[in-house]
Amino acid sequence: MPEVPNPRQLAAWRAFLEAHAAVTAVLERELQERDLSLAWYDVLLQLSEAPGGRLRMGDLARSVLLSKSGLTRLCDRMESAGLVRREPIDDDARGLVAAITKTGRSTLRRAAPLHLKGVQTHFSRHLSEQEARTLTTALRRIAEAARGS
Amino acid sequence: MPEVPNPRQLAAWRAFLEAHAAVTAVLERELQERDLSLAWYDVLLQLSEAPGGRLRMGDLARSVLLSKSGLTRLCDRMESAGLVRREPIDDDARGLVAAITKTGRSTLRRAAPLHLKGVQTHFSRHLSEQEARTLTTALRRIAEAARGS
DNA sequence: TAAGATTGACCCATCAATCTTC
DNA sequence: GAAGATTGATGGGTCAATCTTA
Repeated sequence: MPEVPNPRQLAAWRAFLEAHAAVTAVLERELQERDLSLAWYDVLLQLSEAPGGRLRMGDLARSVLLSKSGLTRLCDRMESAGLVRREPIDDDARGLVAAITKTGRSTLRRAAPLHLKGVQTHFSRHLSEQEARTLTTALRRIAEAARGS
Repeated sequence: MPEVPNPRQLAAWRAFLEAHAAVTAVLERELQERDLSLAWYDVLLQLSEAPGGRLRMGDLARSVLLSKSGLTRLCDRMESAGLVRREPIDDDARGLVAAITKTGRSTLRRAAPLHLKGVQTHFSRHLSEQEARTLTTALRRIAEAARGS
């Protein structure tokens, strides 16, 4: 196993960084038209898919790829905006759940078509089915290994 | 052409986001041992590869995927650390170049083995040659399209 | 008037320390 | 003491406005 990446591998790494920067920038810009960011959208999405529309703060933090303190502050802002609500947990007074509100659900419903179209336009559209499969398996492998580090 | 991504395409998008978050987090952590961040490393790398070790501020900003103001502040910090130096341009008094210093070059030389090994360990190692090729072409296509938006 | 770069105001994320409950 | 979440301090990024020169 070589110690360092060869030029073709470095090209893949560079393309990965550039694609991420470019695509997330466009999607952020598009979501701003709905007064959302990618992070806010992601919180609403994860909550909407969770049973009861609720997730523990710590679990939600991991789902949306944020630190715990980062999620605390994000929830502060989203709670002020009326999109989520914090609730105590019955069997553990240390913990809290974030719950999506009615307003949160309708905000997500209104934003989803725009955002999904954005993902389609700026990402998926440029991938063949075969390429999408390759990306998924390869990038999952990478993410899992990196998380273990 | 469908309006929205299908589930397999959404899986690719999610894997893309998660891999980026996980890998950059590890690489940032590793570079901290050399008092560097990915952004600092990238600035040093781009400058070291440019003719004369110099790039105009605006060009450098684009190379390292930052806004112009973001690069101004990054250069402030790196100049304080002695890694780069701002210099006037002969034929355009509005412009400045960032130039890598001796210290900057030696810092990059010391950090490069660690960082390249990190890219190898946390990214390239998990890709077959074929997968790396697919990623490169597909992600370049995506990045170019998004930049045009 | 436009281009290149910087600045001010502001937003948002992280780490380490803290508070509460287990 | 450990776990869950928050807070204070801090670092680092963006946009819009500004300054200077072309």
